[in-house]
Amino acid sequence: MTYTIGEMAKLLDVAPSTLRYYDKEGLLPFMERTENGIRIFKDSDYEILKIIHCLKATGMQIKDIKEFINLVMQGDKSIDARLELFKKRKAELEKQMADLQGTMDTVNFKCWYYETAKKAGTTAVPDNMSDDELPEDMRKIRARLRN
Amino acid sequence: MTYTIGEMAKLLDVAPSTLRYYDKEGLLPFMERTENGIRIFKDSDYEILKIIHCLKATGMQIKDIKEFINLVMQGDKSIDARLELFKKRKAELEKQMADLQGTMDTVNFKCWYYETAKKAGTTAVPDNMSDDELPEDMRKIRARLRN
DNA sequence: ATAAAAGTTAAAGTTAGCTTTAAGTCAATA
DNA sequence: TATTGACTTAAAGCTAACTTTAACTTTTAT
Repeated sequence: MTYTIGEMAKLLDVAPSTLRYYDKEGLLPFMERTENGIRIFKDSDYEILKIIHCLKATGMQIKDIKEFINLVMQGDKSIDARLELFKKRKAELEKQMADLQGTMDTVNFKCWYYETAKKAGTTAVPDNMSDDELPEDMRKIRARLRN
Repeated sequence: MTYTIGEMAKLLDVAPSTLRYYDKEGLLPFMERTENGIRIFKDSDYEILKIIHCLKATGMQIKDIKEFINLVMQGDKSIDARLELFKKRKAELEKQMADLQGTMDTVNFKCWYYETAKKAGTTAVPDNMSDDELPEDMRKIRARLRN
């Protein structure tokens, strides 16, 4: 199967201009064109664009994704480098997930805080609770927020 | 305890210019100053800056964080609105964590893919594996990437 | 056959969230 | 007392990742 830029953009839920931008930035060096210069997208292009999307979601920048694409273009001799790259992305993702969990802890604390304030009619109540008055799992979080 | 902008910036691990920028954007309407115009940061400011950082980490924009600060300045009458705001941030975070897990699934697939390619010396091996040759937990992920 | 829809490029514009610069004031140390 | 370092403001500058615009060509549908 082949697709025009508009069709591929729809499949990926991005704007056609985004795909042109990626091409201009060197992310799509394998792109084929018709005799009249119109881009022809293939199923293999869909797959690599999904991977580009994934790498972006790990926090990688376009210029670094371009380096990955360069590795892909080198074929089998860059397998090791590509494996190492994905291992690094995995480590980076694990850090992001831990950070997000820390943020979730704070948000959960604030939900408890405002629920308690709501019942009491004033934030003074949760504000003035001593450490042993608050739920076990809120103590460390409040301590971290106050430092 | 009180702090200068430089001391507070160090505590929060941000640049002093960042705190000035937040102030200019209306995130710190409670800021006090010396007679000579120098900002005086208090422990309560540290706490609210931690919350600002948390809200940013949930993906909230500066102008929306400013609205939250406006609610805080209104006192107890905005408790409900603030509770709802944090509940929304929690829902948003849950979506982000699910998305991140999806990204992690793809990265894990690619780690498996390149480990398999490395052992074989060529990506042709994982590329040509039939569905029942790949590990159980890789099947759905590859299907999603190929669509 | 013609009009509309979709493709093309290069270049300029947008946005968020800072950071830097320039010009100046204030506080602390040698 | 003088110099250093930290504070102040307003305004300009920066960066990433697109998006928009303008001018044009190609493809598709009636």
